[in-house]
Amino acid sequence: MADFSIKDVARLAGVSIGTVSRSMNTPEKVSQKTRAKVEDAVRRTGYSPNRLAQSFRRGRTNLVMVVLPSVGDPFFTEVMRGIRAVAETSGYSVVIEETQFNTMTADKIGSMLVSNQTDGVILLASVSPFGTEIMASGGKQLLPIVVGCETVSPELSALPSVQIDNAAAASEMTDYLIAQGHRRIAMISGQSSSLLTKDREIGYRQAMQAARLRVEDGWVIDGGLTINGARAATRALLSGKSRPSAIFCATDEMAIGCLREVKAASLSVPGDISIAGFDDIRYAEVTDPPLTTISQPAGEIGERVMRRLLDRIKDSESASSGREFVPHELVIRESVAAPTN
Amino acid sequence: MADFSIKDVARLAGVSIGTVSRSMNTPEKVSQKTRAKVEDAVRRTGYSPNRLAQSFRRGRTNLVMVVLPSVGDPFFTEVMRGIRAVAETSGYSVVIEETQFNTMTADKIGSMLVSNQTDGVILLASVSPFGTEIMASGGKQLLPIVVGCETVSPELSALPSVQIDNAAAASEMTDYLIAQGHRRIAMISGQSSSLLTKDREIGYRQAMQAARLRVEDGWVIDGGLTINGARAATRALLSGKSRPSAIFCATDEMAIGCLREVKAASLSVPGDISIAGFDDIRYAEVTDPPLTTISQPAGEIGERVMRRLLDRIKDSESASSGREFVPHELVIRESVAAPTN
DNA sequence: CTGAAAGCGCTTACAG
DNA sequence: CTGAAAGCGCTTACAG
Repeated sequence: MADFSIKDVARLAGVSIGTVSRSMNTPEKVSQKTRAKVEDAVRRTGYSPNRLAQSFRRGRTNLVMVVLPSVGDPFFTEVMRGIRAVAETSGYSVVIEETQFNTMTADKIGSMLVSNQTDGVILLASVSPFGTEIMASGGKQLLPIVVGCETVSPELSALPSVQIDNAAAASEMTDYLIAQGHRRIAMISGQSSSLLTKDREIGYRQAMQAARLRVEDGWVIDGGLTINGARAATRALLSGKSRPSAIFCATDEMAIGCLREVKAASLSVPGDISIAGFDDIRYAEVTDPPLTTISQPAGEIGERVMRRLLDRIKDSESASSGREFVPHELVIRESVAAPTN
Repeated sequence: MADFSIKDVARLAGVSIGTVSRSMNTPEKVSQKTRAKVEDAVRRTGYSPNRLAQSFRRGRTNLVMVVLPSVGDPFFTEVMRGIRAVAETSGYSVVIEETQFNTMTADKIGSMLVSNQTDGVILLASVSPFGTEIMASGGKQLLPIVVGCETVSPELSALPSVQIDNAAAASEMTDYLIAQGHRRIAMISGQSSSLLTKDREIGYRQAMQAARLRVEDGWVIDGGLTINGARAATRALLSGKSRPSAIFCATDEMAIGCLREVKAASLSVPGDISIAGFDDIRYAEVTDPPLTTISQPAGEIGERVMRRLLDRIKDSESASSGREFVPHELVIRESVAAPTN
């Protein structure tokens, strides 16, 4: 109860505040008898230490912040599960911060870290004007920041990160589409500011080029990472002079919108048009038809990213930096088939 | 930069730490000239105040915590947007805490609040063994807690809350199903521990009773609030001796699973079986067929809930308590039609 | 094992 | 307008 401080407990127990503190934090250093008195006083007051004071005094919070683009993105369910799993075994609490509707985030993250509100941060979003600010304030870039899933601007590439090889995965999907017989393959990507989808786009282009397939004008189109953006992009693709036989969406979220829009145009999937996604969110297997996509080991990414953050927090000098790749998997379901024309 | 404290800045600027503090917090109380010196020193050091110390000293954090079941739940996207919108105009930051994979949450919420890590909490989940603990530590239940969306156990019903009338909405949907000609209506609900779906279940039962329709054994079935749980529930419903002509799912998430499973059984929707959802998440309009569901004004709930929390924080005595209802809406799409037999 | 005391980094009356 | 000082609630060497 906020109404009692360590002083009250000390008075009630008839000991010094130092002893109360020791009773709670290092009970083995306190005699059985004294501890009993303190415990009794704690119980009677309902005392719980002011964590702000504790953290302030100790110089650490045992709190880790994860920054993600938006609550409501199904992809993060599993990543968070992984993060929590290892956080819990290490006595850390995790708190989440959204980026999407929130312009000042870069600042805020920087200052939270730097001003000790948090012991470390996990970046599951590539906060845009981040590099300069954070790095400037960090100096030697030893700030305990680890990047998960996301690709990050060049200045930040020294940060430890855990991710799949997005470009390779996108190439693999494109190759698969090609192997099914597709030659006219379009891609719905993210905004040009999205480094994540940029990597996937690169993979797609590489595979197309390797197969000597042409990427026509307008075939790489921005779906804004949203369902509605993808629907608009799909309409554009379908009404273009040269219609693709397959559409590779850089995220399942967009694939869901694309799928809807293709059907709305009275085209069948995969009969008339094949659609592929990316991420394997839980909705991907319940679309109609179920989505062929790339699966990321989300839980594992979460675990690894948290472990590396812990390493950084404990010993930033010796902690490994640089990217760590984790395997992806091509999940073949029913939204891709051979082209009919 | 964590390496500099207010002392360093003071020394560099040739003023006292008090003046540095005033320069940053109440610049109007500092002379133009002094302020310039301080600002310069701040710039040169990259100083940013230790927020932990600030909050500790001030006795408040300007931080609000929202507790939700899982960050991957699409329903919360809009609620968060609303919360943020008002938080930002009031100088509050918001931080999110997940409940789902996290047993100790009730404790943690209690202690975060009570131990001053947070100025208030918004509960978007009904944390299970919450009542006793929080209330016990709160005494007069004036803790700045506001409940959003969720229904809450009786002990907590004095807490301010903002929500739709779940029972009424569920009745309305059931009435709509009945009006379409359905007589055999089943419901996929949540676990019995879920008060939220319990309310929806109540609404369903009331409407059935009012229409003198029978709820057969096994027709109210637990879908666990997940896609897979709903699929299993759907299989049970389809294989039961007495198959319903319509299935009302207590959440869209479950409706999506149900829809998939009905189709997997080679039944058509709404031709053979009608399906209704609840929540109107963004995926509800892109299922095939698009889902008839109940829409909640999620953004508005977020705004209102944050406003009421602010009231509580500022003046807990005079702040209103009790439930505030917000209108829902029946969204008719294509997953419900008249029964064919 | 325990107490007295210093000090973490700030803010804010209080004098001047 | 500015400085000196008290104090927020803890933790943790340091003596004893």
